Amino acid sequence: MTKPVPDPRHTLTLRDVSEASGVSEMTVSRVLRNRGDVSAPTREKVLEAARALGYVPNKIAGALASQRVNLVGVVIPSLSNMVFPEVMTGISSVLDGTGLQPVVGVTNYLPDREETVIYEMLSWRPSGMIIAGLEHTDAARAMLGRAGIPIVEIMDIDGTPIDHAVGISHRRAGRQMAEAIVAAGYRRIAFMGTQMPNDHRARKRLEGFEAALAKAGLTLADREYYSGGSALLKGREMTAAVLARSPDVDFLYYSNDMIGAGGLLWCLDQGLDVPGRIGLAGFNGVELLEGLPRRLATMDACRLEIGRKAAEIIAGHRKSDAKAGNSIELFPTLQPGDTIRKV
Amino acid sequence: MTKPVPDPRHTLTLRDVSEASGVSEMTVSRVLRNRGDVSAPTREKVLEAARALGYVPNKIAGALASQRVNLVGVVIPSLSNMVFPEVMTGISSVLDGTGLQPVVGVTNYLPDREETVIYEMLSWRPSGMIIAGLEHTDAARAMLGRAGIPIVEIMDIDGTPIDHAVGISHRRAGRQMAEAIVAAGYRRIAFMGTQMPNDHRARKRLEGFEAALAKAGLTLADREYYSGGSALLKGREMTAAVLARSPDVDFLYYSNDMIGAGGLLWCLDQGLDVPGRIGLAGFNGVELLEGLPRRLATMDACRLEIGRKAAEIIAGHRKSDAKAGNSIELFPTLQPGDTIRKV
DNA sequence: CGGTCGGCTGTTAGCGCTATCAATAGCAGA
DNA sequence: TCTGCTATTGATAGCGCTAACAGCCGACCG
Repeated sequence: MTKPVPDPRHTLTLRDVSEASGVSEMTVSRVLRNRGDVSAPTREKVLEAARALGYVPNKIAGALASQRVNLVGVVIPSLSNMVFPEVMTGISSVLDGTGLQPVVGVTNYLPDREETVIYEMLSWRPSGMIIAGLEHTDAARAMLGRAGIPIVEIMDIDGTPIDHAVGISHRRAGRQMAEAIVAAGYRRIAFMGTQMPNDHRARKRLEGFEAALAKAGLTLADREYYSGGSALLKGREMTAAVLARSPDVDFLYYSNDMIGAGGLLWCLDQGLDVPGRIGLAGFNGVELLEGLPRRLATMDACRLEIGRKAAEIIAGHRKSDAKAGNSIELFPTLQPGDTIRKV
Repeated sequence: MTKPVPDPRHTLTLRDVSEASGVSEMTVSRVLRNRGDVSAPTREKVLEAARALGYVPNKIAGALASQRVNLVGVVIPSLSNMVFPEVMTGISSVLDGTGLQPVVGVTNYLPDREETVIYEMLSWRPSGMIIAGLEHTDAARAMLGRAGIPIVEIMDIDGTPIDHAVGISHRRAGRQMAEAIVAAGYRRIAFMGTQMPNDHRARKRLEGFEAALAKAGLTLADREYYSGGSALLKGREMTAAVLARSPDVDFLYYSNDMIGAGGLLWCLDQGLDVPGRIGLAGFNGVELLEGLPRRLATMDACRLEIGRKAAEIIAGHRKSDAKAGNSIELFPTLQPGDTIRKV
């Protein structure tokens, strides 16, 4: 019944399947999308023909005709640190059942690049957008606001969302860590972090951290920034530099776990008494820490949950477009590990 | 000149811009795509109208009309280990200048899932596909072969590519490592790796490794597999288990650097003489290793270069469709680090 | 001064699919 | 037997954009 592909260079269309199975294109379309009533024998005929030909539907045409695109744009600054892959896992786990598919764009922490990525994504008319952070160019905000689709800004809630936001308060996270450190009796505290003007979440954590120190009558004893390279190695180097410059520092606060782990390994190498002589803390709660000789104090960033909740907002948007509760705040827990003195 | 958006709920089309600027849709299209001759004043008028309205072109319609899609599908098994993000970096760095955009799909090492992801991607009619590995379901191979676009299978070249392949020989990599280990005088060698039947590259490395051992008259003294969890921690646990069970083992070969790093940290914790009493080696050459107390022996997998070369094949396909040299083999270098005895 | 060319703009006809409605057949009930 | 219904299938008209070609106009040539 099924004749061989006539022209192997020609990409197949519904018409080819329709001719091969002897029904109209419309019926083939219905079978392939599993929509509308089609009799069992017809369905079988069509499916067999499609399989035999190796037909792959053209979603471009389908999306244009139906004005429906099952794509969700996800815009994140980086894939190389361990944090965003886990957010992606959360997103995928929710989207998997819904027929929606995530499409990732990476911005490298560059606002202009982010604007471009957003523009590109919107031009595919996705069903929703998930974007890391609350800070965007004016043009990006405008585009997103006008897109007519659900927008979820994730990771951070210290600011005004365009539509929805899911995240934690990094200012509060910084504050909490500072309070715990001060409560444990540390007084000469140094900070180490990335030199990234556009990592607003790290910035806000530090702001909260310093604010809490100020409330306790303290200021940072020293600070050091890095950019690029192996975070673990940079953590070692920065720690060595800070302790050489400020030998009386008794606590090291890192803007992320990776450099914190490097610092911890260095301190242990040096035989420093951790957490007696010196304490350390990072941020993110990355899985990696579990394998270290000592567990670094940290705060989990609720990454999985953020991804999940964001995806739920997008997926649930079809039913209810009620704009209730635009910001969802999650609360990270402080994990003291073994690198802060017990009070 | 520019009247306010008439219906804020209505998504803008070329017609809106065309009406707002008083020229035909075609001219607007030409301006926005920067194609064909348009007079400077007209161009200005159009651009201003588009900007004022906040128009975002509909690529779905554009792609359908022009039969051109500037997307490249990238299908990889995972984002959570450090290896694929670097491949992505290589791909992006080449694609960035070409107007092509990568779209990532993750398969979690599941063949059926991979088939689905490929099907979904092909249904968007991308300009090319980059896929990790040479092992796919029959259906997946058939779809890819018929798609009429350049297909590049990456990471591995031990097998027959559908179209192009860029990668290293994992069998050879395993063999080389085994030879180096044997040459350094180690004799009782244990292996630790992931329990993943579908990680064919890890499997091939081990095959090559065991083949080389056999040639030297040796067999693996012990082996241990894990799945899930923190790789660093698992490395520690497995190492402890293996050395408890087989105390006379003098070398530990890990299927990836992460568990190798865990094993190394554990050995150092125990005060074992590395590399005198016991040697260790991993695979991948991840950046993380640089921050460890001792550099783990490893082999870089040429990840950046693989991504780059794969992207070049896709990007270059427009000009020449000459199918010369379908497989590109890269050659990883063995980095002995500090965990193999110097001969 | 007619002809021609190049720069610029518009018109027409789809791309491959789906929404919508029309058509047909089969069949129960009046 | 005829009506009215349901189940199934087909015909038609776009979705928003671009390729291809057509048209217009002023400049420039012989």
